[in-house]
Amino acid sequence: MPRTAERLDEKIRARNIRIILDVATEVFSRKGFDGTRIAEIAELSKLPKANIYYYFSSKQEIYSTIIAHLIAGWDDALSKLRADRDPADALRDYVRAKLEYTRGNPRESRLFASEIIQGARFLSESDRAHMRAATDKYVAVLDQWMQEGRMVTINARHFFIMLWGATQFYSDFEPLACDALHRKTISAEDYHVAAETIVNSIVGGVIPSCSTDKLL
Amino acid sequence: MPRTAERLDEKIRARNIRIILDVATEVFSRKGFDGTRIAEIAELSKLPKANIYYYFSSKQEIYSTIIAHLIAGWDDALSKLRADRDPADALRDYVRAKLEYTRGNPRESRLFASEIIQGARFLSESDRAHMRAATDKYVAVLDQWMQEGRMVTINARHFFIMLWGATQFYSDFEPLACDALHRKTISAEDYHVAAETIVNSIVGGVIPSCSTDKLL
DNA sequence: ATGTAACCTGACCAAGTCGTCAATTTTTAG
DNA sequence: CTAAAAATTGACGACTTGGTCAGGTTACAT
Repeated sequence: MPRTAERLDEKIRARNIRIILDVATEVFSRKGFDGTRIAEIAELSKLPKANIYYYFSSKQEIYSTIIAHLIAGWDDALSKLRADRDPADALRDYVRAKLEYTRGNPRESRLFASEIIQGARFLSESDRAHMRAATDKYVAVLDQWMQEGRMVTINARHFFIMLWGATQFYSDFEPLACDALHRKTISAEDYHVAAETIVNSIVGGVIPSCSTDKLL
Repeated sequence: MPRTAERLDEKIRARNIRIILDVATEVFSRKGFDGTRIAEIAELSKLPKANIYYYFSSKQEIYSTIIAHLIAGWDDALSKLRADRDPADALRDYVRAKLEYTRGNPRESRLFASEIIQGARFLSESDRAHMRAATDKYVAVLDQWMQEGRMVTINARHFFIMLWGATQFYSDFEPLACDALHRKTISAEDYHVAAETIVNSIVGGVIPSCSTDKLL
Protein backbone atom coordinates (compact mmCIF):
# COMPACT_ATOMS: atom_id res chain seq x y z
CA MET A 1 0.00 0.00 0.00
CA PRO A 2 2.41 2.57 -1.07
CA ARG A 3 0.01 5.28 -2.19
CA THR A 4 -3.60 4.82 -1.29
CA ALA A 5 -3.07 4.38 2.42
CA GLU A 6 -1.39 7.69 2.86
CA ARG A 7 -4.31 9.39 4.55
CA LEU A 8 -4.64 7.25 7.62
CA ASP A 9 -0.97 6.41 7.71
CA GLU A 10 -0.35 10.07 7.85
CA LYS A 11 -2.97 10.49 10.51
CA ILE A 12 -1.21 8.30 13.03
CA ARG A 13 2.15 9.56 11.90
CA ALA A 14 1.10 13.18 11.85
CA ARG A 15 -0.61 12.93 15.20
CA ASN A 16 2.36 11.40 16.96
CA ILE A 17 4.83 13.75 15.35
CA ARG A 18 2.64 16.67 16.33
CA ILE A 19 2.44 15.49 19.94
CA ILE A 20 6.17 14.88 20.10
CA LEU A 21 7.04 18.27 18.64
CA ASP A 22 4.48 19.94 20.85
CA VAL A 23 5.86 18.43 24.03
CA ALA A 24 9.45 18.85 22.87
CA THR A 25 8.87 22.55 22.25
CA GLU A 26 7.79 22.98 25.84
CA VAL A 27 10.68 21.00 27.31
CA PHE A 28 13.36 22.45 25.03
CA SER A 29 12.09 25.95 25.75
CA ARG A 30 12.55 25.35 29.46
CA LYS A 31 15.68 23.26 29.61
CA GLY A 32 17.56 24.17 26.47
CA PHE A 33 19.07 21.61 24.13
CA ASP A 34 21.63 20.11 26.51
CA GLY A 35 19.31 20.15 29.48
CA THR A 36 16.49 18.30 27.73
CA ARG A 37 16.23 14.54 28.16
CA ILE A 38 14.26 12.70 25.56
CA ALA A 39 13.01 10.44 28.31
CA GLU A 40 11.09 13.44 29.59
CA ILE A 41 9.69 14.13 26.15
CA ALA A 42 8.63 10.49 26.01
CA GLU A 43 6.88 10.65 29.38
CA LEU A 44 4.99 13.82 28.60
CA SER A 45 4.08 12.46 25.16
CA LYS A 46 2.82 9.26 26.81
CA LEU A 47 4.89 7.32 24.33
CA PRO A 48 7.68 4.86 25.02
CA LYS A 49 11.07 6.39 24.43
CA ALA A 50 11.83 3.97 21.63
CA ASN A 51 8.76 5.18 19.80
CA ILE A 52 10.19 8.67 19.76
CA TYR A 53 13.17 7.24 17.92
CA TYR A 54 10.85 5.60 15.43
CA TYR A 55 9.84 9.05 14.22
CA PHE A 56 13.03 10.99 14.85
CA SER A 57 16.54 9.72 14.51
CA SER A 58 18.06 11.89 17.20
CA LYS A 59 17.48 14.61 19.74
CA GLN A 60 19.03 17.12 17.41
CA GLU A 61 16.62 16.21 14.62
CA ILE A 62 13.67 17.00 16.87
CA TYR A 63 15.28 20.25 17.91
CA SER A 64 16.20 21.33 14.40
CA THR A 65 12.73 20.50 13.14
CA ILE A 66 11.22 22.84 15.70
CA ILE A 67 13.71 25.62 15.00
CA ALA A 68 13.13 25.45 11.26
CA HIS A 69 9.39 25.42 11.78
CA LEU A 70 9.22 28.47 13.99
CA ILE A 71 11.47 30.59 11.80
CA ALA A 72 8.62 30.60 9.31
CA GLY A 73 6.41 32.35 11.82
CA TRP A 74 8.46 35.49 12.24
CA ASP A 75 7.75 37.34 9.02
CA ASP A 76 4.09 38.09 9.59
CA ALA A 77 4.54 40.89 12.09
CA LEU A 78 7.22 42.54 9.98
CA SER A 79 4.91 42.51 6.96
CA LYS A 80 2.98 45.31 8.66
CA LEU A 81 5.83 47.66 7.82
CA ARG A 82 5.26 48.88 4.27
CA ALA A 83 6.82 52.06 3.00
CA ASP A 84 3.56 53.36 1.58
CA ARG A 85 1.81 53.26 4.94
CA ASP A 86 1.73 55.92 7.60
CA PRO A 87 4.77 55.27 9.82
CA ALA A 88 2.88 55.64 13.08
CA ASP A 89 0.11 53.29 11.96
CA ALA A 90 2.55 50.77 10.60
CA LEU A 91 4.72 50.76 13.73
CA ARG A 92 1.67 50.45 15.94
CA ASP A 93 0.43 47.48 13.96
CA TYR A 94 3.89 45.97 14.02
CA VAL A 95 4.20 46.19 17.78
CA ARG A 96 0.72 44.82 18.23
CA ALA A 97 1.31 41.95 15.83
CA LYS A 98 4.62 41.12 17.44
CA LEU A 99 3.09 41.07 20.90
CA GLU A 100 0.15 39.07 19.65
CA TYR A 101 2.45 36.47 18.15
CA THR A 102 4.57 36.15 21.28
CA ARG A 103 1.43 35.93 23.41
CA GLY A 104 -0.01 33.16 21.27
CA ASN A 105 3.25 31.25 20.92
CA PRO A 106 5.14 31.70 24.16
CA ARG A 107 6.90 28.35 24.02
CA GLU A 108 8.20 28.90 20.52
CA SER A 109 9.30 32.38 21.47
CA ARG A 110 11.07 31.08 24.55
CA LEU A 111 12.69 28.23 22.68
CA PHE A 112 14.07 30.64 20.14
CA ALA A 113 15.38 32.91 22.88
CA SER A 114 16.95 29.92 24.59
CA GLU A 115 18.64 28.85 21.39
CA ILE A 116 20.12 32.31 20.89
CA ILE A 117 21.31 32.63 24.47
CA GLN A 118 23.05 29.29 24.09
CA GLY A 119 24.97 30.66 21.14
CA ALA A 120 22.65 29.91 18.21
CA ARG A 121 24.44 26.61 17.74
CA PHE A 122 21.62 24.97 15.81
CA LEU A 123 20.34 27.97 13.90
CA SER A 124 21.25 27.19 10.33
CA GLU A 125 23.14 29.67 8.22
CA SER A 126 20.23 29.84 5.79
CA ASP A 127 17.85 30.69 8.62
CA ARG A 128 20.18 33.42 9.81
CA ALA A 129 20.57 34.74 6.29
CA HIS A 130 16.81 34.80 5.95
CA MET A 131 16.45 36.83 9.12
CA ARG A 132 19.24 39.21 8.11
CA ALA A 133 17.55 39.78 4.77
CA ALA A 134 14.22 40.42 6.45
CA THR A 135 15.85 42.94 8.78
CA ASP A 136 17.60 44.68 5.90
CA LYS A 137 14.36 44.91 3.98
CA TYR A 138 12.52 46.68 6.76
CA VAL A 139 15.48 48.79 7.73
CA ALA A 140 15.23 50.10 4.17
CA VAL A 141 11.57 50.96 4.77
CA LEU A 142 12.46 52.96 7.86
CA ASP A 143 15.33 54.66 6.07
CA GLN A 144 12.96 55.68 3.32
CA TRP A 145 10.57 57.16 5.87
CA MET A 146 13.49 59.11 7.31
CA GLN A 147 14.53 60.38 3.90
CA GLU A 148 10.98 61.47 3.24
CA GLY A 149 10.97 63.38 6.51
CA ARG A 150 8.18 61.24 7.88
CA MET A 151 10.34 59.92 10.68
CA VAL A 152 13.07 61.26 12.93
CA THR A 153 16.53 60.23 11.85
CA ILE A 154 17.72 57.39 14.04
CA ASN A 155 19.62 54.16 13.58
CA ALA A 156 16.99 51.84 12.16
CA ARG A 157 18.87 48.67 13.11
CA HIS A 158 19.11 49.61 16.76
CA PHE A 159 15.52 50.72 16.61
CA PHE A 160 14.45 47.26 15.47
CA ILE A 161 16.51 45.67 18.22
CA MET A 162 14.73 47.88 20.71
CA LEU A 163 11.31 46.85 19.45
CA TRP A 164 12.29 43.20 19.34
CA GLY A 165 13.64 43.26 22.87
CA ALA A 166 10.67 45.13 24.27
CA THR A 167 8.11 42.81 22.71
CA GLN A 168 9.91 39.54 23.39
CA PHE A 169 10.17 40.28 27.07
CA TYR A 170 6.63 39.42 28.04
CA SER A 171 6.78 35.77 27.06
CA ASP A 172 10.50 35.07 27.26
CA PHE A 173 10.95 36.58 30.70
CA GLU A 174 7.44 36.08 31.95
CA PRO A 175 8.37 35.67 35.62
CA LEU A 176 10.11 39.03 35.58
CA ALA A 177 7.23 40.64 33.75
CA CYS A 178 4.79 39.20 36.28
CA ASP A 179 6.84 40.60 39.15
CA ALA A 180 7.18 44.00 37.53
CA LEU A 181 3.44 44.19 36.86
CA HIS A 182 2.35 42.63 40.17
CA ARG A 183 0.58 39.86 38.36
CA LYS A 184 0.33 36.11 38.72
CA THR A 185 -0.01 35.76 34.97
CA ILE A 186 0.09 38.19 32.07
CA SER A 187 -3.39 38.69 30.71
CA ALA A 188 -4.54 39.71 27.26
CA GLU A 189 -5.35 43.11 28.73
CA ASP A 190 -1.77 43.42 29.99
CA TYR A 191 -0.50 42.71 26.50
CA HIS A 192 -2.83 45.40 25.23
CA VAL A 193 -1.49 47.95 27.70
CA ALA A 194 2.03 46.86 26.83
CA ALA A 195 1.40 47.62 23.18
CA GLU A 196 -0.12 50.99 24.03
CA THR A 197 2.79 51.92 26.27
CA ILE A 198 5.43 50.89 23.77
CA VAL A 199 3.68 52.63 20.92
CA ASN A 200 2.91 55.79 22.87
CA SER A 201 6.51 56.03 24.01
CA ILE A 202 8.29 55.10 20.84
CA VAL A 203 6.07 56.56 18.16
CA GLY A 204 5.80 59.83 20.00
CA GLY A 205 9.54 60.08 20.00
CA VAL A 206 10.07 58.95 16.50
CA ILE A 207 7.45 60.87 14.56
CA PRO A 208 8.64 64.31 13.57
CA SER A 209 5.34 65.98 14.47
CA CYS A 210 7.01 66.89 17.75
CA SER A 211 10.39 67.60 16.12
CA THR A 212 12.65 66.34 18.88
CA ASP A 213 15.53 65.74 16.52
CA LYS A 214 17.93 67.79 18.55
CA LEU A 215 16.37 67.35 21.92
CA LEU A 216 19.64 65.98 23.27
CA MET B 1 46.09 27.65 62.77
CA PRO B 2 42.62 28.87 63.18
CA ARG B 3 43.27 32.61 62.94
CA THR B 4 46.71 33.66 61.92
CA ALA B 5 46.90 31.63 58.75
CA GLU B 6 43.82 33.15 57.28
CA ARG B 7 45.58 35.29 54.76
CA LEU B 8 47.25 32.64 52.70
CA ASP B 9 44.58 30.07 53.39
CA GLU B 10 42.09 32.52 52.08
CA LYS B 11 44.26 33.27 49.11
CA ILE B 12 44.19 29.71 47.85
CA ARG B 13 40.57 29.37 48.80
CA ALA B 14 39.53 32.67 47.34
CA ARG B 15 41.46 32.09 44.15
CA ASN B 16 39.98 28.68 43.46
CA ILE B 17 36.47 29.77 44.34
CA ARG B 18 36.87 32.74 42.07
CA ILE B 19 38.07 30.58 39.20
CA ILE B 20 35.28 28.07 39.72
CA LEU B 21 32.57 30.72 39.88
CA ASP B 22 34.07 32.50 36.90
CA VAL B 23 34.08 29.40 34.74
CA ALA B 24 30.72 28.25 36.06
CA THR B 25 29.15 31.57 35.15
CA GLU B 26 30.22 31.10 31.55
CA VAL B 27 29.05 27.51 31.32
CA PHE B 28 25.78 28.04 33.18
CA SER B 29 25.02 31.08 31.03
CA ARG B 30 25.38 28.97 27.91
CA LYS B 31 23.90 25.65 28.95
CA GLY B 32 21.49 26.54 31.73
CA PHE B 33 21.34 24.68 35.02
CA ASP B 34 20.28 21.28 33.72
CA GLY B 35 22.54 21.43 30.69
CA THR B 36 25.67 22.22 32.66
CA ARG B 37 27.94 19.35 33.68
CA ILE B 38 30.29 20.02 36.52
CA ALA B 39 32.86 17.92 34.71
CA GLU B 40 33.01 20.72 32.15
CA ILE B 41 33.42 23.31 34.87
CA ALA B 42 36.24 21.18 36.27
CA GLU B 43 37.99 20.94 32.92
CA LEU B 44 37.81 24.65 32.19
CA SER B 45 38.89 25.40 35.75
CA LYS B 46 41.82 23.04 35.31
CA LEU B 47 40.87 21.43 38.58
CA PRO B 48 39.91 17.82 39.24
CA LYS B 49 36.20 17.39 39.58
CA ALA B 50 36.54 16.25 43.17
CA ASN B 51 38.24 19.50 44.01
CA ILE B 52 35.17 21.40 42.89
CA TYR B 53 33.24 19.44 45.47
CA TYR B 54 35.78 20.39 48.11
CA TYR B 55 34.64 23.99 47.80
CA PHE B 56 30.99 23.51 46.86
CA SER B 57 28.72 20.80 48.11
CA SER B 58 26.57 20.59 44.99
CA LYS B 59 25.90 21.97 41.55
CA GLN B 60 22.99 23.92 42.90
CA GLU B 61 25.17 25.61 45.50
CA ILE B 62 27.48 26.90 42.78
CA TYR B 63 24.50 28.09 40.77
CA SER B 64 22.76 29.75 43.68
CA THR B 65 25.96 31.47 44.75
CA ILE B 66 26.26 33.05 41.32
CA ILE B 67 22.60 34.08 41.20
CA ALA B 68 22.75 35.68 44.63
CA HIS B 69 25.94 37.48 43.72
CA LEU B 70 24.70 39.03 40.52
CA ILE B 71 21.43 40.24 42.00
CA ALA B 72 23.53 42.71 43.95
CA GLY B 73 24.74 44.25 40.72
CA TRP B 74 21.38 45.34 39.39
CA ASP B 75 20.62 48.35 41.54
CA ASP B 76 23.34 50.65 40.31
CA ALA B 77 21.75 51.55 37.01
CA LEU B 78 18.39 52.16 38.63
CA SER B 79 19.98 54.52 41.14
CA LYS B 80 20.29 57.01 38.30
CA LEU B 81 16.56 57.58 38.51
CA ARG B 82 15.97 60.15 41.25
CA ALA B 83 12.82 62.20 41.36
CA ASP B 84 14.67 65.48 41.80
CA ARG B 85 16.60 65.05 38.58
CA ASP B 86 15.56 66.10 35.11
CA PRO B 87 13.63 63.16 33.68
CA ALA B 88 15.38 63.22 30.33
CA ASP B 89 18.83 63.35 31.92
CA ALA B 90 17.98 60.64 34.40
CA LEU B 91 16.53 58.30 31.79
CA ARG B 92 19.49 58.85 29.53
CA ASP B 93 21.91 58.02 32.33
CA TYR B 94 19.84 55.01 33.24
CA VAL B 95 19.88 53.58 29.73
CA ARG B 96 23.59 54.23 29.44
CA ALA B 97 24.35 52.66 32.80
CA LYS B 98 22.22 49.65 32.01
CA LEU B 99 23.92 49.11 28.66
CA GLU B 100 27.31 49.65 30.24
CA TYR B 101 26.59 47.03 32.86
CA THR B 102 25.35 44.47 30.36
CA ARG B 103 28.34 45.16 28.13
CA GLY B 104 30.79 44.67 30.97
CA ASN B 105 29.03 41.62 32.40
CA PRO B 106 27.58 39.72 29.47
CA ARG B 107 27.90 36.31 31.09
CA GLU B 108 26.09 37.37 34.24
CA SER B 109 23.42 39.03 32.17
CA ARG B 110 23.00 35.93 30.05
CA LEU B 111 22.95 33.63 33.05
CA PHE B 112 20.21 35.68 34.61
CA ALA B 113 18.22 35.63 31.39
CA SER B 114 18.72 31.88 31.13
CA GLU B 115 17.49 31.39 34.69
CA ILE B 116 14.35 33.41 33.99
CA ILE B 117 13.60 31.63 30.74
CA GLN B 118 13.90 28.34 32.54
CA GLY B 119 11.22 29.45 34.95
CA ALA B 120 13.19 31.26 37.67
CA ARG B 121 13.43 28.00 39.59
CA PHE B 122 16.43 29.01 41.63
CA LEU B 123 15.66 32.69 42.08
CA SER B 124 14.89 32.96 45.77
CA GLU B 125 11.73 34.61 46.96
CA SER B 126 13.77 37.22 48.79
CA ASP B 127 15.65 38.05 45.60
CA ARG B 128 12.39 38.43 43.73
CA ALA B 129 10.93 40.53 46.51
CA HIS B 130 14.00 42.73 46.38
CA MET B 131 13.58 43.25 42.65
CA ARG B 132 9.88 43.93 43.00
CA ALA B 133 10.59 46.53 45.65
CA ALA B 134 13.25 48.17 43.48
CA THR B 135 10.81 48.31 40.57
CA ASP B 136 8.08 49.78 42.76
CA LYS B 137 10.42 52.41 44.06
CA TYR B 138 11.38 53.67 40.64
CA VAL B 139 7.87 53.32 39.29
CA ALA B 140 6.95 55.80 42.01
CA VAL B 141 9.62 58.18 40.72
CA LEU B 142 8.20 58.02 37.23
CA ASP B 143 4.65 58.45 38.54
CA GLN B 144 5.78 61.55 40.42
CA TRP B 145 7.28 62.97 37.24
CA MET B 146 3.98 62.33 35.50
CA GLN B 147 2.00 64.03 38.27
CA GLU B 148 4.32 67.01 38.06
CA GLY B 149 3.70 67.19 34.34
CA ARG B 150 7.36 66.55 33.59
CA MET B 151 6.57 63.36 31.75
CA VAL B 152 3.85 62.05 29.49
CA THR B 153 1.35 59.82 31.26
CA ILE B 154 2.15 56.22 30.48
CA ASN B 155 2.23 52.94 32.34
CA ALA B 156 5.52 53.13 34.22
CA ARG B 157 5.73 49.37 34.77
CA HIS B 158 5.45 48.57 31.10
CA PHE B 159 7.86 51.39 30.39
CA PHE B 160 10.48 49.77 32.62
CA ILE B 161 9.92 46.44 30.95
CA MET B 162 10.52 48.11 27.61
CA LEU B 163 13.79 49.63 28.76
CA TRP B 164 14.90 46.41 30.37
CA GLY B 165 14.16 44.38 27.27
CA ALA B 166 15.79 46.84 24.93
CA THR B 167 19.00 47.06 26.93
CA GLN B 168 19.32 43.37 27.76
CA PHE B 169 19.14 42.39 24.14
CA TYR B 170 22.67 43.24 23.15
CA SER B 171 24.38 40.79 25.46
CA ASP B 172 21.66 38.20 25.98
CA PHE B 173 20.87 37.78 22.30
CA GLU B 174 24.23 38.80 20.94
CA PRO B 175 24.10 36.59 17.83
CA LEU B 176 20.83 38.22 16.79
CA ALA B 177 22.18 41.68 17.52
CA CYS B 178 25.27 40.91 15.45
CA ASP B 179 23.14 39.78 12.54
CA ALA B 180 20.85 42.80 12.77
CA LEU B 181 23.81 45.19 12.87
CA HIS B 182 25.92 43.32 10.31
CA ARG B 183 28.68 42.87 12.82
CA LYS B 184 30.94 40.04 13.87
CA THR B 185 30.97 41.38 17.40
CA ILE B 186 29.26 44.27 19.15
CA SER B 187 31.75 47.04 19.80
CA ALA B 188 31.77 49.72 22.45
CA GLU B 189 30.80 52.15 19.72
CA ASP B 190 27.79 50.00 18.87
CA TYR B 191 26.71 50.13 22.49
CA HIS B 192 27.06 53.88 22.36
CA VAL B 193 24.87 54.16 19.28
CA ALA B 194 22.41 51.78 20.91
CA ALA B 195 22.12 54.07 23.90
CA GLU B 196 21.68 57.11 21.67
CA THR B 197 19.01 55.41 19.60
CA ILE B 198 17.05 54.17 22.59
CA VAL B 199 17.27 57.51 24.35
CA ASN B 200 16.45 59.56 21.27
CA SER B 201 13.44 57.38 20.54
CA ILE B 202 12.07 56.92 24.00
CA VAL B 203 12.83 60.23 25.66
CA GLY B 204 11.53 62.13 22.71
CA GLY B 205 8.27 60.28 23.04
CA VAL B 206 8.04 60.50 26.75
CA ILE B 207 9.01 64.08 27.47
CA PRO B 208 6.05 66.44 27.20
CA SER B 209 8.07 69.11 25.47
CA CYS B 210 6.58 67.77 22.27
CA SER B 211 3.15 67.17 23.81
CA THR B 212 2.25 63.98 22.00
CA ASP B 213 -0.14 62.84 24.68
CA LYS B 214 -3.02 62.36 22.33
CA LEU B 215 -1.07 61.56 19.20
CA LEU B 216 -2.88 58.23 18.86
C1' DA C 1 61.22 19.15 63.01
C1' DT C 2 56.55 18.20 63.76
C1' DG C 3 51.72 18.23 64.13
C1' DT C 4 47.66 19.78 62.19
C1' DA C 5 44.56 21.95 59.27
C1' DA C 6 43.80 22.95 54.60
C1' DC C 7 44.02 21.25 50.23
C1' DC C 8 44.15 17.87 46.53
C1' DT C 9 42.74 13.80 43.71
C1' DG C 10 42.22 9.06 41.50
C1' DA C 11 39.01 5.76 41.85
C1' DC C 12 34.57 4.62 42.48
C1' DC C 13 29.21 4.26 42.58
C1' DA C 14 24.41 4.31 41.58
C1' DA C 15 21.62 6.44 38.55
C1' DG C 16 20.71 8.40 34.40
C1' DT C 17 22.07 9.48 29.35
C1' DC C 18 21.24 8.72 24.18
C1' DG C 19 20.46 5.63 21.01
C1' DT C 20 19.69 0.53 19.18
C1' DC C 21 17.27 -3.52 18.04
C1' DA C 22 14.73 -7.56 17.60
C1' DA C 23 10.37 -9.06 18.44
C1' DT C 24 5.66 -8.03 18.69
C1' DT C 25 1.18 -5.82 17.80
C1' DT C 26 -1.76 -2.87 15.08
C1' DT C 27 -3.37 -1.05 10.84
C1' DT C 28 -4.47 -1.23 6.20
C1' DA C 29 -5.00 -2.62 1.13
C1' DG C 30 -6.81 -5.86 -1.79
C1' DC D 1 -9.51 -13.41 5.13
C1' DT D 2 -4.13 -12.53 4.25
C1' DA D 3 0.12 -10.32 3.74
C1' DA D 4 2.80 -6.60 4.26
C1' DA D 5 3.61 -2.17 5.91
C1' DA D 6 3.47 0.75 9.88
C1' DA D 7 3.63 1.31 14.57
C1' DT D 8 4.88 -0.18 19.19
C1' DT D 9 7.87 -1.57 22.90
C1' DG D 10 10.85 -3.81 26.58
C1' DA D 11 15.31 -4.72 27.12
C1' DC D 12 19.85 -3.57 26.43
C1' DG D 13 24.69 -1.36 25.83
C1' DA D 14 28.12 1.96 26.01
C1' DC D 15 28.76 5.99 28.06
C1' DT D 16 28.03 10.06 31.19
C1' DT D 17 26.03 12.09 35.17
C1' DG D 18 26.27 14.18 40.07
C1' DG D 19 28.35 13.11 44.00
C1' DT D 20 31.48 10.33 47.53
C1' DC D 21 35.53 8.94 49.85
C1' DA D 22 39.82 7.34 51.49
C1' DG D 23 44.19 8.45 51.36
C1' DG D 24 47.39 11.46 49.80
C1' DT D 25 50.12 16.15 49.61
C1' DT D 26 51.05 20.89 50.86
C1' DA D 27 51.45 24.85 53.89
C1' DC D 28 52.30 26.70 58.11
C1' DA D 29 52.46 27.82 63.36
C1' DT D 30 55.07 26.49 66.97
